[in-house]
Amino acid sequence: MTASRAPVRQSSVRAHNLALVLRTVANSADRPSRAALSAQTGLTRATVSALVDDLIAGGLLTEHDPAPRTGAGRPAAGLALSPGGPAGLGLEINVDYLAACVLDLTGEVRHRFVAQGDQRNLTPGASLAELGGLALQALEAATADGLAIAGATLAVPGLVAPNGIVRVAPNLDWQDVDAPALLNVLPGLGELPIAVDNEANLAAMGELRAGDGEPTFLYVSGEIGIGAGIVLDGELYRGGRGWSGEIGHVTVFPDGRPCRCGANGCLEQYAGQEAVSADADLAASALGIALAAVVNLLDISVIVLGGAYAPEFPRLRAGIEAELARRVLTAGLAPVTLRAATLGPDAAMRGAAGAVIQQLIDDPAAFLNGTA
Amino acid sequence: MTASRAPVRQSSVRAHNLALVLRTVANSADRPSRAALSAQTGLTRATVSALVDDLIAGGLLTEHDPAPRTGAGRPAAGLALSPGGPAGLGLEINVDYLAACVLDLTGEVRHRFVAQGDQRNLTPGASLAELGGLALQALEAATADGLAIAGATLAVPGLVAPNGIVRVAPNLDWQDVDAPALLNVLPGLGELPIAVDNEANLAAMGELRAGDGEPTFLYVSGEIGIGAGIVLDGELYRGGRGWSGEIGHVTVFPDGRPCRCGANGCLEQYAGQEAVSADADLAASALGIALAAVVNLLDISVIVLGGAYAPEFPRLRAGIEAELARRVLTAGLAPVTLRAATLGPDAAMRGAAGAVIQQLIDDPAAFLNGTA
DNA sequence: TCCAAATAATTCAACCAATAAACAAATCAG
DNA sequence: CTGATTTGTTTATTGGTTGAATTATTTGGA
Repeated sequence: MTASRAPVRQSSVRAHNLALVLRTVANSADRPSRAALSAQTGLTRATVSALVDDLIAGGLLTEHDPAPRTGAGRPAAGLALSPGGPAGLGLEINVDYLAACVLDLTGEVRHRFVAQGDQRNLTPGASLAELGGLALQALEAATADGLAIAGATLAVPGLVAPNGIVRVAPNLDWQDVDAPALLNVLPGLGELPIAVDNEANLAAMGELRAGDGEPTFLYVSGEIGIGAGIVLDGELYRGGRGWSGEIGHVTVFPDGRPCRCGANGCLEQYAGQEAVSADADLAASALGIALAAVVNLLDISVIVLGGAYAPEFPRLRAGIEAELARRVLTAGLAPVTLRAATLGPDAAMRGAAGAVIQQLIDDPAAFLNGTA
Repeated sequence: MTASRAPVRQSSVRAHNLALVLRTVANSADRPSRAALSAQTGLTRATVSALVDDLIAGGLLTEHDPAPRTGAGRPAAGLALSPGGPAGLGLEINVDYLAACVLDLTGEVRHRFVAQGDQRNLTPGASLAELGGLALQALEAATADGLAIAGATLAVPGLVAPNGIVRVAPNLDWQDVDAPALLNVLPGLGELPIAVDNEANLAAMGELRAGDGEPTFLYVSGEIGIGAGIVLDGELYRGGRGWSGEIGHVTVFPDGRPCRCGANGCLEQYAGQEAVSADADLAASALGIALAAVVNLLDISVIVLGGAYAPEFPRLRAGIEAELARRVLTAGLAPVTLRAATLGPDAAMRGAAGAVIQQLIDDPAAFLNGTA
């Protein structure tokens, strides 16, 4: 009945502490020493040393001899994520392009491939076969660098079930597509573990890594459809069935324009890509109304506008903020921050590759035991 | 940057497993044996025995000799939460009544005191002094039963800051009231640890314990104002500053009736207590529009209507469901369940007392170490 | 130049808690 | 009354953290 997310826990203490140390290194601006990690985590220096040894042996951390010096004493050995460690492959399929990229463990983009082209006239199999070509190129480029790809994540503009099946992708005209299976049958991709997630969700996680450190925000992706990724305390909120963030179909004008979903007055009809070009003021006002609802419900104080909204941000900002000021109950108590996304069209792809890396950082023990 | 909710963890393994065992007992319909707990948790029987010993010694569990017998073998000793263990005090202040109740560790209501009376003309101090009287009565009744009160929680119809200060309670005309401090100065209440939370949040948690086990739902409390408690996976979602769930000020008709918050067309103007009596169909439609937004955003599949909505439920249901069917994007993929709250007007008070108990169950080690 | 102070990292005995396996207790079936 | 069966406890072992002592490497001052 109550939150019982906790099977057992014997000596998986080590797994937890490995993750804690690795995460602390990943989130450090500088290259922390073992002693600094000990201070930050609260673990003893002895324990940190032992854990760091494991992480170095597993190829996740590297020691950098020249650490920034200050004062007397033995110089520290700076620790950082290993650029040669396991890497992540990000894949994206969208209405008018396909893309793939390789991120190394440090989050650096090592390779990037994009293929323009309308996908609406193609079958899922055909689109995915072409995307598989990009993926293979990326894999080869990565192995040429000596990078091992730990896994891949595919970003899709649609609803994705927990088992990875794309239930609906309206703008691609997909229905119940098992994308990982279709990719895995392609030559060279048979062994690759592939996860699938919603484009806005992954873009939100991409912005989280690229952003200013704010752990709770709403990412709104304005494409032909409008999706949103809800990031609460650094983690994506997916909802009971993984279908959260469908802000495009929040009602803005109850008796307004008919939407292709069957309802009237959905946000998408007033702030979709075409509507923004047609009437930016109306789009801003409609967005403001819908975003005010989000803030009132979830008490989220940071909103990031991405996709097609990012370049339009200067034209939209004032209109959105006016509605927020008027309609958010707590507007007087604390402000709502509005900003444009920083990653542009790469956000989803970057977030997809980042998801692979994030998983490694969140549970290094699984990786270490799986390989060692 | 990322979710790093994890300070350290040495041998707090025990704390975790104590909580795991206690929670497993609490969530069991029957009275599980040590062996059954071992099977359910994955811990060894030896470990479970050791943990159970601690919990019995601390007064949280009791052994019930006559366990339901089946088949051969040594008879099992049934374990259950101790009715004589630490109890929780629930307090509630609302526009037209004050209330207090005592819940024992098993969740049973042991005492209940309600004082009707309009609080709008009283100062916070005066209201809280009277509520303190109820609290004292409850404390005395509890001690007469041999119950020790572990703490209290106060339910308030307003925004509560994380430090327990009531920032705003519009319908009480409160602003920045430090309720625990005002209660603790009263004779006999000096030692009592008092937490404060929003009324809808606590009512939602009350419904969680009383409900059918569904761990993710939205509780909507229709009083003079409208609040909502968002329960995700058995835990309350509070938002960045604790101000989530203000569904009453979600915009339903952008150019509609002016609201006392300054905006136009807030849900509260169409589905507040008075509006429901005046026009139930309009209330249902407005509620449906706002709830559809919640479902689209959060992918919540269960909605519980409480407060004044509970008795009106039969009259509201069809209207709400019609809007949900029309406006929820995923309505065709999976249904949204709508039900009336079961606890009635006691939900918040019960939830408040339950919060004290829940804390004990979630972290028994803190209680055991604090007293032993 | 050399020694003391300072800081970083490692080594090692002790300890805490869970595990596994053997053992004791209590009942039923025949 | 005996054997099978299930519950619960006891005991030696193991994994992993801790704390103190030790080693390593630098700066600063006499």
